[in-house]
Amino acid sequence: MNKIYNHKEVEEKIYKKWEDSGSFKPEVNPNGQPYSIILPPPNANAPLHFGHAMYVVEDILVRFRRMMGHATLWLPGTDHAGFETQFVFERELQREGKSRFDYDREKLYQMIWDFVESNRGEMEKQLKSLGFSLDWDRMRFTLDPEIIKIVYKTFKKLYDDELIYRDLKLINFCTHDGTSFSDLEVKHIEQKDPLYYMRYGPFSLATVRPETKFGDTAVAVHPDDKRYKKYIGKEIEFESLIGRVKLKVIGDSAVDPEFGTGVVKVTPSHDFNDFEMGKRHNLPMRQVIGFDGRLTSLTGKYKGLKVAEARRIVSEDLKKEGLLEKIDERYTHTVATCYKCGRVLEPLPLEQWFVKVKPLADAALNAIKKGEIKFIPKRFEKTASTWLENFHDWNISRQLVWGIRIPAWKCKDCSKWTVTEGMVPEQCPNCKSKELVQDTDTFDTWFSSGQWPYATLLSQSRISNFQLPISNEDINISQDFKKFYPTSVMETGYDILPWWVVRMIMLGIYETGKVPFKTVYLHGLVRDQKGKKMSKSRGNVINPIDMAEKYSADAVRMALIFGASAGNDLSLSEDKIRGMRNFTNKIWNIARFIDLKRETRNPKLEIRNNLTIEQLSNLATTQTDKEMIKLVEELVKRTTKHIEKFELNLAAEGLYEFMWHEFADKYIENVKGRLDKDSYIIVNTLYLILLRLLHPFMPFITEEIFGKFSGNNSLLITEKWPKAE
RNA sequence: GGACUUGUAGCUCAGUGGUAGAGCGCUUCAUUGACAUUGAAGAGGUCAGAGGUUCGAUACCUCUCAGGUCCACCA
Repeated sequence: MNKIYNHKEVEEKIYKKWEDSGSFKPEVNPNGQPYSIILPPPNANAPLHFGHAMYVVEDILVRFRRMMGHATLWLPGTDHAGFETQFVFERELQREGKSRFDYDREKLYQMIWDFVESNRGEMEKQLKSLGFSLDWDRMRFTLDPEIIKIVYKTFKKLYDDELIYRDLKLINFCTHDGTSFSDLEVKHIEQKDPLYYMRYGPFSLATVRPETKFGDTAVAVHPDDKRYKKYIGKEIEFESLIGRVKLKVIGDSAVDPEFGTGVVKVTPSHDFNDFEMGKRHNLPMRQVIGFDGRLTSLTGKYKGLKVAEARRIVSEDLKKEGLLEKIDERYTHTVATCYKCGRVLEPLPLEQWFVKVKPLADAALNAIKKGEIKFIPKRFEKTASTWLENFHDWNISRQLVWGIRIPAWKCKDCSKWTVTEGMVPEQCPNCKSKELVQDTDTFDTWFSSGQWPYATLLSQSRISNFQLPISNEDINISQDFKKFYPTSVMETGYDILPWWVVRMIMLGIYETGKVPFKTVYLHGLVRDQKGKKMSKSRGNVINPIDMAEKYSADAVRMALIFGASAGNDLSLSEDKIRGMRNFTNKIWNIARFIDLKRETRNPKLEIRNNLTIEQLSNLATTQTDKEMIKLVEELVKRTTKHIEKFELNLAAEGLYEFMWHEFADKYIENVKGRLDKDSYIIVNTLYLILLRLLHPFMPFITEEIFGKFSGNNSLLITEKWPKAE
C-alpha cells in the first residue's frame, strides 16, 4: 500500500463497481423493509454548488439503511426550473445580441431544450463524483412525458374539484422578464422615494406614483374623517394634465386618516389596496401601464413612456401647472421587486389560473398536527404551519415558454374554458364550436415539482406509453409507488420550505390521500469560512467538485457533516476540508499498518472478517484488548442511535474522534509491540467494524480498504451494519 | 409591524440540568518502519448581560443588549 491515500486512483473505479453491481437499487435487499428518499431535483441547467453537496446527508441515511438491510431507494431527478432557466438562457441570448422576441414559441422552446440538454450530463457526473448512491435507472426529469401527464391529471382533478379557478386579479408582474409571479417570488425591499402632494380639485393628496393618476377611478377618504365627510358620495371635477376629470369620492375604512392628507387616489388597476377598494365600491378599472412597462394610450401624450420617465415628466408637468404642492423627499416605504432581476414589479391586472389554497392547506395542517410528518429540527413544524395558515391563493400561470404548457383551451366563440388532462378538445362543450385556442402560459415550476414525490414514483410504472387520460389502473400498476410511497425522508434546505416542502405536502395529500414523506429534514445553508453567504459577486464561492478533486470526495463529505447540526447554517473553509483529508490519510495508514504486519510476519498473519463481538472477546487476553472491544461496542451503539435520530454530526464527530485518537493514537500504539496471532485478529476485526461505521460518511476510502482486506468480491456498501449485542 | 434564529477558546462551530468540547490556528518538544496529510505535552473560555426556577444552569423561563434570516397591501 502507498504511504499516502490517493483518492484519484480510487473514486471513479469504486463508483463503477458499486453501480455495476446494482448496489444502488432497492432490489439488493429484496425482502427488506422499504426506505426511500427522493432527491430534491437540481436545476437541469445549472452546475452543482455546495448546497447540492449537502445531499450527502441523504447519501448517509441511504447507505446506513442499505447496510441495515432495508430495500433502499434513492431516486434522482432534475427540474426544468422554468423561470430560472429561461432567465439564464435569455442572458445567453443577450450576449449574442438577441432576445426572446426574435423567436417564435416553438423555436425558443427547442433552443432552451438543447441548452439544458447540453448541461445535464455534467450534473450527473458531479453527483457521482461525490459518491451519491442514486439509482440512476430511475432518473426522472420534470419534462418527461410521464411526469407531464401526471401533472396534467392533477390540474384537471383540481379544476373539476373547483380548487382551480381563472380570475382577473392584480398580479405581480415583471415587465422586464415578461411574466407574473406568485406571492413567494416577490422580494420586498425598503426604498426611499419622493412622496408627491398633488392638487385634486378641493383636495390635496399624497402619492409616490403620480404617473398612475390617469388610472384613477375614485378618490377615497376615511368614512369618519370629519374634514372630508361631506364629500363622500359626491363627484369632484377638476382640470388634470390630460383634460378635465370627474372622480367619485368614496368612504373606505382602509384609508388611514393620519397618512399624508388623509385623502387617497384610487387606482384599481395598479395597486393592490385600490383593487380591493375598487371591488368593494364597484369602481371601473383603467389600465394605464401595459405589460411592456410603458404607459398605455389612456394616458394621452404620455403614452409609450416607461414608468420611471413618466413619473419624472408627469411630476414636472404637474409642477408647471401649479398642481404639485410639495414633495417629501425623505419618504421610505417598501416596494415589491423581482427576486431574479431586482427590478420593481408592477401590479397589473391579468387573468391567471389560481389554486384555491385553503382546503389543501387545511388538510396539510391537519396532517402535521396529527404528527404524520416529523420535522427536523422541530422548530420548522411551526414555520411550515405558519405558512400554511397564511397562504394566499396560488397563481400558477407563468408567461414563459420554458415549462409545462397549461392544458386549457379557450373557445373563440363563447369564451368558455375547457380543461383537459392534456388531450386537445375537439369542440367546445358549451357551444360546440371547433375554434379553440390553448392558453399560451405554462405552469409555475413549483406546481410540477410540488408533485415530485408521487410523480416520480408513479411514473416508474413499466408500462412505457400509457395513454391519456391515465387510468387509475395504470397508476396502480406502479410497484414503486406502492412500495415506496409515502417516502421516508425529504431532505432539503430550509430556504425552500414554503416554496417546495409545503406545496408537496398539500398536493401530495390531495392527490394520494397520504403525506408524501414521513420526515422532513432541513439542512442549513453552506456559507464561507467567515459565515458569509457564498455568492459569485463576493467571489467567495467554493466549488465542491474542485474540492473533491483536490482533497477527495470523502473529505468534502465529512467536512459538510462534521460540526453541522440540522437547520443551522454551516461555515465551510478549505482548511476544514484539508483537515478531513488528513483524516482519510489516518484511516489509510491504520490499514497500512495492519497490512504491513501481515506481510512481514512469518508465518503470515491472517485478516478475519465477520467475527462477532462475543467471539472477539473470547480471543482477548489482555485488559487493553478487552476494554477496546467494549469501547467499539459502545461506539456501534452510539453511532447507530445518532444516525437514527438524524444527529449525523454527532455520529461523524464520534467516529472521527474514536478512529483517530482512541484506535490509532492509543490502541495501535499499545498493541504495536505485542502483536500475536490472536491480538492481530482483534485489531483487524475491530478496524473492519470501524470501517463499516464510517462507510456511510466516507464511502470511497472505506470501500477501497475493505476490498483489500476482505479478499473475496463482497462490497462494503452492501455489508451488514455492525450490531452491538 | 410580525415570526424565527444566533451570541461557547484567536477563527469557524458542536454540545450537555452537575463546575466546558472539536476542527483550524498558536507554544514547546519528539520523530529514519502505519502516518510530517505525524505523535506527545501545553496555553487559551466568570459558555453576551441581568433576573428567576432548581440542591445545582452555559443548558429551562423572563427581560436587556448585539447580530442574522424570513414574512407583511400602508397610498
